Amino acid sequence: MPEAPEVQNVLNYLQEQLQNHKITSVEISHPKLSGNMDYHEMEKKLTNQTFHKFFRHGKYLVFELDDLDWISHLRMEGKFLIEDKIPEDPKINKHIHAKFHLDNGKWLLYMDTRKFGRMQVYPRTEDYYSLPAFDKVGPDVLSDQFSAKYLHNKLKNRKCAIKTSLLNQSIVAGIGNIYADEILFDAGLDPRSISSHLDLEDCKKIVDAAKQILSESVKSGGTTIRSFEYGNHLSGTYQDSLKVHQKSEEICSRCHGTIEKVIVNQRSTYVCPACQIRK
DNA sequence: AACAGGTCCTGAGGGC
DNA sequence: TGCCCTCAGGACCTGT
Repeated sequence: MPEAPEVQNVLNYLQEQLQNHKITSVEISHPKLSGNMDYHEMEKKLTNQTFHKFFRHGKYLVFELDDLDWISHLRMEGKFLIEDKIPEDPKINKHIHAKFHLDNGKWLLYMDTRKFGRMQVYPRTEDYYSLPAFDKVGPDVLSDQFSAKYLHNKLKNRKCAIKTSLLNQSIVAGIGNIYADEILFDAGLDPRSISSHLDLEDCKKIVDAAKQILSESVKSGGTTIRSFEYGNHLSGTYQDSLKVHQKSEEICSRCHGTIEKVIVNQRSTYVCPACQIRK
């Protein structure tokens, strides 16, 4: 469940470890991992490429190599590890779906228990955002393009719940289930509110809350719940700052109401109905 | 055994 | 009719 803050921390770690290093060999063992070409072709293309630049857009990682752009999405459980040796423990090993040997002798390993993650490789371009992988992906939540005016305009014809709109990556990229709940709590809006009912002022509250919460979370290393880890078993502490997510039946920190769990868009959603206004 | 969740895909329905 | 947009629901997976 990495969302933008977790992906940013993964990216920082990989940049620190991989920049200017070359991939000397590649072995992909899960054919579907490669999203836009045959996996053997992806192995060939990535071999002998050197890491130069590192970007994040929403929940996507972008690695700029010699003459390729390599895009990776971790989806639910994808992880990159850097190890001196390939782990022998079969419990870990069975979930390693790609191995990249590096020019410093280390291994970059891609692990993914649920096999939801995908990678794509394209000829390198000046502006990664023009790549097909980003055709249906909106502005990053921490970018200046994600403004109250922009959001208000995107919501004006939508009848779905506001939470559904915040999870829609073509509207804004980087928000997932945990932060959507936290953002709407901070903004004082019920996640079930109809998107088009929100005015510009509501949108400003959402945008401000989103930027503040996500940048705080980046600083604290992201949220670690369930199995999320990045790098070599590092983890974040933002789970200690969560105010509603996974807190059903607990007392609301703002109004002393009781936090409820409801279902929105088939996803668990946490809300304080006493102080989050439903529009 | 049901449930967890991010994204892709499909198909129904709306609006012009 | 045609076209594009919206949105709900299933599929993808495995561990707990």
